[in-house]
Amino acid sequence: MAENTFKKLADKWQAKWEEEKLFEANPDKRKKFFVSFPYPYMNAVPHIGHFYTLMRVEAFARYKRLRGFNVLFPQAWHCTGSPIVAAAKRIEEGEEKQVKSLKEQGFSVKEIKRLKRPEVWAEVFPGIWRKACREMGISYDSRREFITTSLNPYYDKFIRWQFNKLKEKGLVSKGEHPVVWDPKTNMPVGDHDRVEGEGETPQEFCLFKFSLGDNRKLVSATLRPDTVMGITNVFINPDVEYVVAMVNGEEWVVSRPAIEKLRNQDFKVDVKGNVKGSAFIGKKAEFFKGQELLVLPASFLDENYGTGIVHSVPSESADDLVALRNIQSDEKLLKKYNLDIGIVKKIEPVEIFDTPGIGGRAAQHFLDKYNVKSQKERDKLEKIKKELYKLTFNKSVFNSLYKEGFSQSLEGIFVSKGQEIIKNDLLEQGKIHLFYDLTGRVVSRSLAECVVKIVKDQWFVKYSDKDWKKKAYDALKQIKLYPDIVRDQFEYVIGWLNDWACVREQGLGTRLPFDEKWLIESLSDSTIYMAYYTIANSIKEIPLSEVNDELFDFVFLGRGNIKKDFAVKMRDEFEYWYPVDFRNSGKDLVQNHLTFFLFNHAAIFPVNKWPKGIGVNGWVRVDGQKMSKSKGNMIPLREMADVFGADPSRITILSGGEGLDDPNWDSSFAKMIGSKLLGFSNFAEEHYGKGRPDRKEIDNWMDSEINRIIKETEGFMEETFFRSAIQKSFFELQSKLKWYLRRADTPNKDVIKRFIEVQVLLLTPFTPHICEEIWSKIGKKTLVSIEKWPETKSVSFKGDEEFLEKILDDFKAVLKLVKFKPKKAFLYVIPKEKELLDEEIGFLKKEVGLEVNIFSVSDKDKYDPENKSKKAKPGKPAIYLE
RNA sequence: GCGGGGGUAGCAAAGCCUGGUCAAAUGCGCAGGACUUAAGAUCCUGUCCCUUAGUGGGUUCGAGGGUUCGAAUCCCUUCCCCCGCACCA
Repeated sequence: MAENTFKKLADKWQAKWEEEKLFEANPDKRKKFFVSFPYPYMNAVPHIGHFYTLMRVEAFARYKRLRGFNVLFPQAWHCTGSPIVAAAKRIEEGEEKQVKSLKEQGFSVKEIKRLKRPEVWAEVFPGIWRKACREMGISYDSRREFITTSLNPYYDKFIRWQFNKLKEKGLVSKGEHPVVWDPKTNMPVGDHDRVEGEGETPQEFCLFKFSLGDNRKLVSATLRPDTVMGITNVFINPDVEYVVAMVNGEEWVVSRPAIEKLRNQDFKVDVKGNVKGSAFIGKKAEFFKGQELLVLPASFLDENYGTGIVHSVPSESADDLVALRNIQSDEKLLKKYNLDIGIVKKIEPVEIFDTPGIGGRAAQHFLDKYNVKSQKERDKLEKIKKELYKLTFNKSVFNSLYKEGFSQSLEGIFVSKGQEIIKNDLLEQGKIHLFYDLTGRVVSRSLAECVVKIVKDQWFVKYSDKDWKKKAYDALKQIKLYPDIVRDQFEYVIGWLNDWACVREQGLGTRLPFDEKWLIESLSDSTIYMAYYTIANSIKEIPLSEVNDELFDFVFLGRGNIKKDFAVKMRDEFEYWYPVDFRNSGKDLVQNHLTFFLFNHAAIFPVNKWPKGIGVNGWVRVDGQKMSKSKGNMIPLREMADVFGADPSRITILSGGEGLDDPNWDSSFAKMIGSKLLGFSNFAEEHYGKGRPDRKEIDNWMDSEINRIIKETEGFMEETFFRSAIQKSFFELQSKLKWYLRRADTPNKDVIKRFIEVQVLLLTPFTPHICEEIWSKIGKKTLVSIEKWPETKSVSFKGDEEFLEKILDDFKAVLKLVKFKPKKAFLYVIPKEKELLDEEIGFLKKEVGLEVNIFSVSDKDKYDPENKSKKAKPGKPAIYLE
């Protein structure tokens, strides 16, 4: 019923807005305000999560319109990257899961068939989004819509321009980069293309080379180059067949699986033969000249991990220590490998760090603490490994063994500071090599076991550039954040962000203008396109042949002097609209998109075109549950409009939460709010223009309350605290109305008129359709969407409604507790309150339904049989009932 | 593991920065009442426990400590949840 009403209202007013071209924004004399929502990726239909983020932009846009700003709210659709291509391919292959997912999103079999072509996605999904946005009454300028990639040659040229600018400034460069690689398809494998191993990444190891006296070198892999001075021995698995190979001109011994990994990482590998691990047991190896490190057997070593060989640092590694102790006490084993028992037993940990409260043998300390006796106690050892590393990395300092041999003395330096120095020194000396291995097993969609590959010729955006980082910090400093609490996160990300591999071999997108074999990746083609919005409608009007770097230089940077009308017009448009005043997204984008957004603006545009505001919000929960496909609670937008109606959906989602908290979509709230809105609509129609003409004190009270609520709502709106704004502007205002109606009997005509107008205006950003309807029903000829935010007006109010409300509360509480049915009530008040209450005696009578008598406590002739009057206090009259 | 944000009554969510006026706003839910032939809507009242003629007391704000005359609010420790950790939109 109600939902139907809302649907009709939405249709009616959306048609009207369109007819009036209400949201088509063009430069004029007013101040501008530019809001934007990151263009969504066109491989899925919009759902409630997008809706929340979108609604924050939408409500802000509508609010700013009411405040008299010329608001630019454009929208485009993102098609860059591989997901669309991959999904289309899966359709072509008839993959069941993909087909099912599209069916669930409402596609017919016929439509799904068409979606085997990627271009069709770029055509179909924007249509779905457009329709969904319209149904929800989103007030964006539809003339400025576009899609990304070379499918849109205008935008394509813009992105080329962007990269040419970055190149000019030396902010893109070529380099190498480790990626997770599928050897079967010869392609990098992203997280979503994995059957197993989501979240696993390449991890950097150091390969340590131990000379054996002949030409051969045992090669171990470690994450801790900093413990180099504490090495006591090398472990090898006696039962594994190792490989001897020429690697970059040296003769290495590593496990068989490591060979393939080395090849992928651009080591020159030439396999010579196999040797069993046992062949090395008892040999002496050296890392630094003159060392005699014994090679010991360790059957726990996995040939798939690292190189299948490790070196041992028993002072700082509990695993190493416990392994060493186990061997030392296993005489059978020692005999088996013909090891000199005396020598082996003499191996002792070499202290290298000084850890506060522990000293130099952290490993022993932790083994004692957790009472670990054997290598088989894996759980405890894993726990120790983490705890120990955390502790020593942050708290320990190097001891005197680190005084010499490095580019600087490291004695007394924190491990966290020295690790990089040691790594770089050893690298420079050619003693170690860098090597990547996965943090865990990764299996691709093609069911191949993935490896790490070093991609050469990869182009990077150099976010590591120090000067650029500084500019990005500057851009952050001058920006307004909604809410400001995310600032720390931005600071951190700017500092942490490293060079970003910005090109791909596959997918949809724009070709890198100076290296056409590459496609620009999706997060890199979406960093400054808000500038393109300012001219998105105009540029469509000119021939593609006129669009080139010179034009963009002129329009966006004011370089050169193009006299053509269209160029001048676009330049003016850009100058008028830019910079972005508010860009809102989910908190997940802080770490990439939003920070890129800052960086790229800082690089390409002058300071006055840097972004002015960024909004960040949490992740929507549905009725208290995390939203997920498997739970089936990802409500599509289309369905929301049908089930709850546009206006109730809009106000409900914004009532779910604010700030960085995850907002909650509450279905029961959505149902309730619909009827409340209709109730207000009826009230407005009934009461507008009616009422008593004379003015009472209570009318002043209501006017002053309205003033206060307007002001406070305004404060919340400015900070995008929409939940609080709704609380204030609707629930609080409505409860004030209730009290007013109780107090005023017949409401004053002007007050009620003002109340209705203010209530409609305050609600307009949230529920514009029903607000238009009410606005027109009360006889207004204008559209409320482009009306003026209400003004406060000066009133003075002398009464004390709070006092009265409190008395009434007390009064009713006593009435409730009393066991008999009273007929008369007597109030005893302090003298100066008597006058005030005498005026309200009629109201009190009406509210409690009794005869009410009021006495001053100082009145000697008062009727007070139980001497209650002595209980009276200021603000708190005594009460007697009979 | 690292960085960021959170954990408040049946649910959702304010309060925390700037300690007391906080048994803690507001909305939902629930209970009672008014209105109504009835239902719905609306309005009033209540909704941690005990006690009570409007009161007084007890136990609460993830858990455990601490600072303070006094802590949901400040400090420390700990557990849990959300986001991100890179080539992926």
